[in-house]
Parts: sequence; structure tokens; C-alpha cells
Amino acid sequence: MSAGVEWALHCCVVISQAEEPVPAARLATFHEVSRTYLAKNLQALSRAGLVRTTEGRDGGYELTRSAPKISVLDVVQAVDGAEPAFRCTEIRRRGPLPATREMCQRPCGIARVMAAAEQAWRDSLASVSVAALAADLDASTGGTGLEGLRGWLSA
Amino acid sequence: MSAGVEWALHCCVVISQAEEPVPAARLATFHEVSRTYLAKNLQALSRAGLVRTTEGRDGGYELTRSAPKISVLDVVQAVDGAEPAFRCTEIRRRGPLPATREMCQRPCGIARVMAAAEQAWRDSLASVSVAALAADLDASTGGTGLEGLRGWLSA
DNA sequence: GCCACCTTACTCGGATAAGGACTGTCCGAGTCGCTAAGG
DNA sequence: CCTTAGCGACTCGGACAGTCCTTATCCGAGTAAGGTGGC
Repeated sequence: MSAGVEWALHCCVVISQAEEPVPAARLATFHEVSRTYLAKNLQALSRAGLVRTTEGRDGGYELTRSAPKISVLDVVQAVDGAEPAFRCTEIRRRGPLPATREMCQRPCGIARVMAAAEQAWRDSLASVSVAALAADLDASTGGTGLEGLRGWLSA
Repeated sequence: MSAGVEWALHCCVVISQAEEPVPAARLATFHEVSRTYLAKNLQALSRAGLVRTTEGRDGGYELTRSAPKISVLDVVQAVDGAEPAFRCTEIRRRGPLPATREMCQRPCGIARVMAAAEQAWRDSLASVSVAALAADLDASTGGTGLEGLRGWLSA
């Protein structure tokens, strides 16, 4: 999985706490990562429609929906792509004993198992929102984390 | 995910239906794939202890355990590696507002969410055995698939 | 007829190149806010 | 004092190299079976 997924998730948490657009340069400074490469990942979020971009002075990124409406799965699929990790190449149709047309009416059993597992993975990620991540961060810091973050964003 | 995972799973189903060791060349012919590259993936199964190798004439691969005792997860982890897809780089410790030691006593919330999702994925794969795959294949073919496979293996 | 040995062919295993994807970087197009001049 | 035009700087967006991992391949070490010669 791309490392940019981690960056994008952290950025979404930060953006959710800001009321003004946050420029990519500020996000890069906060996370101490490459500014240009972080921009590339944020572009993926923009293409997926999760964030809205404001150009020009005082511009930046802001969420298009409220934080509870954005799930972790949305961010992961935006950055890493929505294509399934396992891709069935229909091996059963090749070789000296190819599967007949009747057998192929249903997907390959292996593909079904893998698809079910990925669905469970997606369900688990879809059950957590960006707002929940922010709340967890706040709880881990004893209730001062989000306040400090908002203060840093204003400064 | 590596494409070799699919090959390895199909190979496990075939091997489970044979009473004699099956050479890699025969498996490659059956699936119509590269013989040398398939051998590389089978080596991964051998290192993981899922299959036993017999060298020399009439040698090949055979399962070390009964098919119901081998789960799909075992095969996937043997070929693709057991390392988690998401790796936390501890971004929270960097930047102008680094997380304090107290906050880091627990793993990052994002890492916990991703780990839980991967655990759900593993649980789903662990609940299906190679024997179940073979049974499903037999059911899809109306009860003649495994018989034909065994016949081809004997020939 | 039985045994030991050798030949033979077949098996897996690790070490070795080529291609594609993720990582990292750069500069250009577009836009908003600020300033200053004019009415 | 208000309007408006211009300027400037800041923003994102897509196009361009570097590096690591997956894919694909080869040949060598080792082994078990089968045949052959001797006893």
C-alpha cells in the first residue's frame, strides 16, 4: 500500500479541525514531509471529490463534506485506487482441462473468497470516519490535542 | 498483491487431489503458465512449510498437512509475505507539534484502524481451507471436476 | 537367482536480468487579495 | 470617501526523472529409480 495513504489520512484530520482553507505547504510543514510530493497525494483527494481547492492568496484545501461523513475507506480508495488487490486471471480456462462455459457462469471460487475478504476489509475501514480519528487523537492527548492543533493552524 | 498468489492457490487445490508428489512442470502445464516462475512461488510454499518436496525421479510437491488444515491465509502469507500492507511511519512524532511520549504509549489511531481492517481481512481468509476450495470446485462442476482432475494427474 | 554398483534422467533450489509501479521533484497556468490612483 | 484598475504574490495542477519491488529466466547441486554386470 502506498505510504501516501498515511499522509492523506493525517492531513484530513488536520483539515477537519480548520475552518479556513489549509495550504499544502502548511500541511507539509506540520508533518515534516516533502511539500511537492504531498501535493501529489492531495491532488488525488481533490479528484475523488473529498476536498475542495481554493486557489490564490489565502487558498488551500478544505473538506467538501463534514468530517463524520468522510470515512477512512474514502481516503484510502482516493489515494491508493479503488481497484481490488486480487485480480483473477481466469486460470481455470486455460490448460489441458479448461473449465467449460457452464462452470464459468459463476466466478472462480478463489476469486470469491478473496473478494469476500477484501469486502470485510472495506467494511472495517468504512465504519470509521475522519471525525472518529480526530476524537481518538483528542482522547489520547487528554483533551488538549485538538486545541493545540487549532491554535497552530491559526498562527 | 502478487499474481503468484493465485497460481499457488490453484496449485494447492490440484496437489490436494493427488496422492503422489506432483512435479512443478506438471502444474505449469496444467495451468499453462511459466514453469520456472511457478517454481519460484512453490519454493515460497516450501519455505513456509506448507508443502514437502521430493527430489529425483517421480518427485514433486505434496502437502505436509491435510487439506482441511491449510487455510487460504496460510498460502497468501507464504507467497506474498506476512508483513502488514500498511506501515505506520510515526508521522505524529515529527513536525512543530510532535506527539509527546505519553501520547505514544498507544499506537497511532490511524495505525490501529488499519490494523483492525487487515485483521478482518485475515480472519476472512483464515476461515476458508484448501479443502473447501476443492469442494466448491467440485460443486461448480456438478461433481465431475475433481474426478477429471484426478484422472489427468494419473495419466 | 541375487546383490551391488553405475549410469541416467529427472527433480528442486538459489542466483541472475528486465519491466513496471511507487517515490520524489520541477515549473507553468490560474486566481485572489492588496495597493494605489482617479473620480 | 468610494470605485476600479493594475500589480503582485501565492495557490494548485500536471508533466518529468530516480529507485525499489515484482516479474521472468537460467543453470547448477542433489537424488531416486532403473538397468547392468558380477558373484
